[in-house]
Amino acid sequence: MAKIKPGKNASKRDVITKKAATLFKNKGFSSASMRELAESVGVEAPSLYNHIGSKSELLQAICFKVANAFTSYLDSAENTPAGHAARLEQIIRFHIRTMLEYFDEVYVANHEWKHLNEPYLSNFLIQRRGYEKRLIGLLVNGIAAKEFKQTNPYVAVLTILSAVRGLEFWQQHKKNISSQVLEDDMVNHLLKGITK
Amino acid sequence: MAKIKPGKNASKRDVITKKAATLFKNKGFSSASMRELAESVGVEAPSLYNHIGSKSELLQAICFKVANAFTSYLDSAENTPAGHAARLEQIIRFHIRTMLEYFDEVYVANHEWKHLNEPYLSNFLIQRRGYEKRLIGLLVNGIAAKEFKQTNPYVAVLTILSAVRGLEFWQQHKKNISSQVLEDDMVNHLLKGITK
DNA sequence: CACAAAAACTAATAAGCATTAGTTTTGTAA
DNA sequence: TTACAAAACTAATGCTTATTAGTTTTTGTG
Repeated sequence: MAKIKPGKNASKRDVITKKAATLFKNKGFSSASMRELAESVGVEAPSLYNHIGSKSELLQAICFKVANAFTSYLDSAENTPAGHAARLEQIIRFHIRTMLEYFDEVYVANHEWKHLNEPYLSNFLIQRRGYEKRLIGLLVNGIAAKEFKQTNPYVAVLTILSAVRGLEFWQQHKKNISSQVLEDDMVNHLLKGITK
Repeated sequence: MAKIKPGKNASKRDVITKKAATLFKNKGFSSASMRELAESVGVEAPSLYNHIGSKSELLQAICFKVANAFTSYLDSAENTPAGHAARLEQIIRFHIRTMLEYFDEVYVANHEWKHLNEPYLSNFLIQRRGYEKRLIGLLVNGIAAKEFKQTNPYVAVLTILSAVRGLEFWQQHKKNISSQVLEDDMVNHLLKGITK
C-alpha cells in the first residue's frame, strides 16, 4: 500500500527507529511486536526487514544513540573552564533537557537496556559505568575544592542521576509546569536542598 | 520429584511469589516464562497452577503488596505529631529502607506495573496518584509553614521520589557503602542540598 | 517509455508461550 | 494398612512470535 515516507533528513530506517522507541516505551521491548511496529509505520511486518536487520538492532540503535549523546556532552563539559558546581549544574540541565526533548529514546535506554544482546549489553554497561565514574570524579574534586559539602560522592551522583531520570514519570504534568520552572526548581533542589 | 517446601510462615504460594519477584526483576515480566519460574522453584511449570491462578496474578500480588506498604506507612505518618520537615524525613527514610529490604518486589512494582491487567492497572495508578497527591499536600503545608523553601511542590515530590527510586540501580554498591551512610547522605542531600 | 532497483506484499516456518486435561505420586490421618 | 486429598507429573492445545522465501508493485532514471 503506502510506502514509508522518509522526512527531509530522516532515512526510512530512522523513521522506523523513532516509532520503535515510542512503541518500546509504551509496551516494553518484549511485549512490543514487530506487527505492531509495522502497523504504526504503515506497512506489513516483513517489509520492515527491507530497512532494518532485526528487532534487537532497533534497541541497540536507540540505547547507544542516547548513551553517546550523554557521553559526548560530558566530554565537552570537562573541557570548559568553570567551577565544579557550575559544571555540575550544566550537566544536570543537559540531562533534564535531553530527557524532555528525546523522551521516548531516553526512556527506552533507561528501561529496556536489559534486553540488549551481547556484546551490546556489556558495552552499554561499561559505557554507563564509565559515565558514572566521571561524574563521581567531578563530585570528588568539588568536595576537595570545598565547593560541595562533605558527603559520599557515590550517593550524591546516584541521587542526582535518579532524580533527573524521574522526569520519566511526570510527563503528565508537562501541561501544568513549564520546562523552565521544572529545570530551575529541580536544579535548585539538588544543589541547595529544600529546607530553609 | 521434590515438592515445594513452604517455610514456617510462608505458604507455597508465597514462595512462588517471592521467586517470581526475583525473576520478573531480572528478566522483565514479559520475558520471564512460567517454565523459568518453575525451574527456580524446583517443579514443572504446570505444577505451579496448583498454587496460583495465573502469571498475571503473581504480578498483581507483588505490585499491591508494595503499594499497600507505602500507603499504610503514609497513613500512620500523617497521624503522628511532628513538623512537616521531620515527617518528610521519616517518609524518605521509610522509602529507602523498604527499597533496600524488599528490593525485588519494589523493583517489580516500579518497573512492571504496566503489564497489569484491568482493573488492576487502573487501581494501581489511582493508588499511586493518591499517594503522590498526599505527599504534595505535605510539601504545600510545609512551604506555607515556612519549613520548606518556595518551590514547585510537584517538582519537589518528583525529585524526592525519583532519587529514592534510584537505589534500584546501585545495589552493586551495597558492599562499599553502608545502608546507614546511604540513608543519611541521601536524606541530607534531598533536604539540605549539596553545595556549601 | 522501458529497465533496474528498492520496497512493498503474501505465505510459510519453527520456536516459544501460558494454560488445561488427565494421570500418577506423595503425604497424612483414621 | 487403607483411604483421601494435595500436589506433582506428562502430554497436548492453541496462540503468538520474529523472521525468511518468493513474488509483485512501486519508484526513479536514462
